Amino acid sequence: MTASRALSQPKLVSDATRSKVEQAVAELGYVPNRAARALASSQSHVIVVLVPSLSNAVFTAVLEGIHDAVAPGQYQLLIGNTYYSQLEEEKLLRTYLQSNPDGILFSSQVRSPAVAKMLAASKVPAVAMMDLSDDPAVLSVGFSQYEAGMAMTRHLIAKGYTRIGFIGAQLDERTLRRADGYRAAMAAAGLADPGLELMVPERSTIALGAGLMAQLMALRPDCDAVFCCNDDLAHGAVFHCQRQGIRIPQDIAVCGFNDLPASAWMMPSLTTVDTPRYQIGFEAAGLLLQVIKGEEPAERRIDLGFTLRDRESA
Amino acid sequence: MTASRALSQPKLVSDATRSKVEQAVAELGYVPNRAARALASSQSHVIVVLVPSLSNAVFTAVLEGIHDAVAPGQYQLLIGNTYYSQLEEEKLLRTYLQSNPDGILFSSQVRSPAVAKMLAASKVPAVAMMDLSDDPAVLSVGFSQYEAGMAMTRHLIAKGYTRIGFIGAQLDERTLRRADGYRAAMAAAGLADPGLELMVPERSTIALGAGLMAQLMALRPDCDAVFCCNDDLAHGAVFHCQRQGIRIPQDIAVCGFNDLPASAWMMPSLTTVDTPRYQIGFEAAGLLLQVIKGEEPAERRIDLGFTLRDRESA
DNA sequence: CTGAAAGCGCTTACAG
DNA sequence: CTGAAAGCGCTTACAG
Repeated sequence: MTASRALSQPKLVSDATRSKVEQAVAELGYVPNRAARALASSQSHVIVVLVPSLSNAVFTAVLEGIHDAVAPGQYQLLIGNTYYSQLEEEKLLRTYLQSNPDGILFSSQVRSPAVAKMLAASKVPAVAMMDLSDDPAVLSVGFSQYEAGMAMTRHLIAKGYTRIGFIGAQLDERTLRRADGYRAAMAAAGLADPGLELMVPERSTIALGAGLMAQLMALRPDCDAVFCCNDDLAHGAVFHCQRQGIRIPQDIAVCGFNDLPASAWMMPSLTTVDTPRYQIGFEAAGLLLQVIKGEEPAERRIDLGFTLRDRESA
Repeated sequence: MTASRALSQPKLVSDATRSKVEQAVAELGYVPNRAARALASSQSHVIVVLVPSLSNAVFTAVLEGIHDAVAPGQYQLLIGNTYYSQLEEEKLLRTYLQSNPDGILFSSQVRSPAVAKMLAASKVPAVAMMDLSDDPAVLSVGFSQYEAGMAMTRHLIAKGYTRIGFIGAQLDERTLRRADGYRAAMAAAGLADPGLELMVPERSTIALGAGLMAQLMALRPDCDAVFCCNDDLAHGAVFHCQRQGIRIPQDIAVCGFNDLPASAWMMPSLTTVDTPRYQIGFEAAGLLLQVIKGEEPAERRIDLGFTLRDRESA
């Protein structure tokens, strides 16, 4: 009917009928049925977002950025939590593809064969967030995790630390890239020493950071600085030292990654890498929206950089 | 066709045809269309979740609980961020109602007239999370914010503190209920003193906690304890004192609310109220699922309680 | 500017 | 156990 038009393309309808329709809508409390609209128009106005965690403040900031970028466009966000599992990512993608999304936002660069296949078959545009992709076919928004890991390590080396440990958990692709950067910087300075690395697959928590710090210091009492792969671990490391009366940075330096809110306030304040996570979400959603509209993006790879925060702990 | 049945109710189809269908599905890479299914069956299998914040760890834990409770049932979650705004809540509800959800999970008890009207008109079952509802018509899962605020205040009074300040931010309904509990306990002990309350509408952050702590101590140097309405503010308060060389709890006691991960680890460790936020999400989703299935729930109001964590800071 | 018609891809009773 | 038919509530060209 004309009513449908009055609602979706008000310009094409005369003022008189439009107001009649609007009145009827108000009286009846009419609510359009999204499923019917999606089916008829074959446009879902759904954007799928896959994040590895909802408890990690990094990804909630990314979500807020996406939310803010997308709100004006009336897209509906379908948020999936992969729990850092590729298998879970596959399952979620399979489920969400049933909603015929207009686009997909991934938090990872690495795509399992199954995910790659589904993505190709569905022809839904996708953008990878967090790291920059080497593959020109993949749209990406983020910063180089590798460069950031290297920059922090160089910073510690420049300050005169020579036996710099690395504490890593979760071991997701971003952590591994940061570790690669750490190794490259250590090797370049002739300081490489695999015995200074402590990597475990458990989820990053403050408790784990405290435990790993204790472990590393027992294993390598000569260690003079520790690069924690994220701020949660670093906070745990700092709290552990405080409780043990170990002075930071005099006895040992500690630094983290991400610059969570507590890092600037704790004592000592934490040297860390500030990452543009909100901005990543915002820009990635913007890029995806562009592609959905059929526009050719100016850049297929948006580097948002990172900022080293040199504070008291190192 | 029979194919539809083979997929949705495999039991009603012979083994032979079922395997033929399955093979065809695999070959063609068939993906069912959710919009069509929703339209034909008038069942969306969508559950709407409205939370006031995605950056607050409390609500991400609630989301994880919901996620885990709902996963087996194949429901799709539509997560909306109200940013603590009733107007935003209304807009989100209006939008999400178009998806014809099977149920709705609110993070608030208070419902604006518009929300109440839409809810009644849509007849979609809803469950309120976080606090317990006084209205028997409303299903709720949580704990008494009022009782919890009172319990913490009584705890401080029992320890001998007499000039106990209250720092509150955001001023959402939960904070206000905790403040009510604080006031009731203070009044009951004959310690009521409105000048000890510092309430601001800004978002709770560590930075704000530090600032409010400084403000309160300047305003009321006689204050001997401070009850922060949440752990973020309390962390800021503790960090402020550390930087100023103010000893906790000797010079002033500090306590918080929620028991975030850092609270047990920081120095001094934070006295706070541990709240069952994951469990609230889990149970609320379970209750909603029951109602969706047409079952009569055993309880319309599930009290999950809270636990006082008595630690070093008070 | 407005209306009649067909169809989006499923599901649901209803016969066989 | 399987198939033919109608219909879910919209949108989209297509005539008027």
